[in-house]
Amino acid sequence: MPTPGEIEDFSGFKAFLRRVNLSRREICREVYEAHRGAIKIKKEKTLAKNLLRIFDGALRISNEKGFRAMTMRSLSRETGMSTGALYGYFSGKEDLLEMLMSTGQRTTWHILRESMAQVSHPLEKLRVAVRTHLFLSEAMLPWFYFGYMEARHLDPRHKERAVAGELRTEQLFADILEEGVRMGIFAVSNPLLLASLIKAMVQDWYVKRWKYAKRGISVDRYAGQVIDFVEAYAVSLEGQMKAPRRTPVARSERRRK
Amino acid sequence: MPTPGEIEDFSGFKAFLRRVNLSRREICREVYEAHRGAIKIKKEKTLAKNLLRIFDGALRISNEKGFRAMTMRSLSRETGMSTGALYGYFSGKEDLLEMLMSTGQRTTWHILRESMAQVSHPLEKLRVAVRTHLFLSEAMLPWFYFGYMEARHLDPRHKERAVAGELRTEQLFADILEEGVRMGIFAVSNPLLLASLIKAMVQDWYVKRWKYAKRGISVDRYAGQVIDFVEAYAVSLEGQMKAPRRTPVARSERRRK
DNA sequence: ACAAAAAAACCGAACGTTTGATCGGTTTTT
DNA sequence: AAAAACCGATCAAACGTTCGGTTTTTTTGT
Repeated sequence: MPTPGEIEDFSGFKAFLRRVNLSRREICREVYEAHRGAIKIKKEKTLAKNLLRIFDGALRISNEKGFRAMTMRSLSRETGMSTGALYGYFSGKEDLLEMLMSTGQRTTWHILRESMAQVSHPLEKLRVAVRTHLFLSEAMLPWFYFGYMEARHLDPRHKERAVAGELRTEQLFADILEEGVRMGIFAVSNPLLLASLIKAMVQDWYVKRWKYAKRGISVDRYAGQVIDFVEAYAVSLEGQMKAPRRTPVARSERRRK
Repeated sequence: MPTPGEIEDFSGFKAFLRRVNLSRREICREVYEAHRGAIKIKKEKTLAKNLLRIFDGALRISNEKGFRAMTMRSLSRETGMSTGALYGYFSGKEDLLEMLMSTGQRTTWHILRESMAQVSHPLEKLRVAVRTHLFLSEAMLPWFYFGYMEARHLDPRHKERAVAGELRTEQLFADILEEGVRMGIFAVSNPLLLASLIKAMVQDWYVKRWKYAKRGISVDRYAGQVIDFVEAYAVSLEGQMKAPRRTPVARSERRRK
């Protein structure tokens, strides 16, 4: 709620949540579309109610003990449904794994592209890409953690798709950097390699979430740190001259004397 | 083999391998010391021969399918030993897990400290720490990958120790940065946070090893990139003046004109 | 040096559990 | 009353681990 004359902060995590409105119902719908054949439940209302409950339970158990350690009996206990009932919502454990895997990735790409469309300057693109990715992982932490940790347990067919998704978001970072280099804003010898490092740092946020929580590092702070870090390396002198202003505080003056 | 008058390159991966001489026999010995009670094999020669074979097999299967997916029967097939024979080398699957987990970490800390003792300047320390960590993970890739992926499946007691090890190497980076800040060489607002990011990049090397291999990125190149990246952000103006020369090529001149 | 005896290491069938998945019967919703 | 959803005992398969018997290696006795 910005007072008149004040500039609203569009870059914070809270603003992000307000903007994207991660409708759980919509997530459920997409999963249903993708696994129509495996789901025996007919009415969408019951599906939405229980499928999300199953997802929550499966993610909670899996992210603590690993997907393979989660038994149908433990999932039954966690969700309050019988083992038989569970099989109305997926055709088997493998199928459930695939549901949990693809959802995070699909949502990521969806929202990342959407956020990206609103900016054009490479420096702004870089900031938005890093922020959006981090905020998204924060909003859907269990999904991201699960996807990261369980990807290797997929069968080759689905694994290939997961890897492709990983490379695609990495390429998005690389494209931004390359465009910036062409425009003289960035000076980076190997954009793809730097993109890998950026992705590594972004992933660390949700893989080691417990660590940053214990230290009181907010996702806003983490995002700011990553962006400062990258820009200190990537932004050329020319880029520094005409760089868009940062919000809410400008980058430290350290480097300019 | 440097010709006279030429400076030998002590910083490359090959030089590292020559220097540390990762004796597999020694690794085996340390494991034996730590699990004396669980190992029924009496003669050290047979132990050394077969325990390493078991480790290799267990790491190969686990790193592909996950430790929990590795059955004693599959391990038996992989090693060519019977399931009964395997139990002469560990008291149970849990015990084997603990062996595989602790070895990588113990070796890391051992060699990291050793390498660190030979340098004093913070900038040099930073470079050595990053390089040593990366080179070590390259030399013991299966161990590092296993430790990273399976840490969460440990029982609370051992997990706590694994986490402590993770934080300790992170603190090592942080200490170097802090010392550099005190000496006016670095300018970093939050050394511990930057240390986390450095560790994230180092870990990405062995977690995503396949990716970098496919792109032809050598560990030397990766190390150089990480170091350049960190220094661009962390080194203060004052630090840049009196920075030790890089080997073999100096950092790009981009930033100074 | 060599065979007999003792020690060490190995084998794999077998056991008791636990697992993913099924299905006929029951309850709930439409 | 028909359709949808749920229940939980039950099954076959797969799991970690054990153990009595066998093979291999080392030590001992001469």
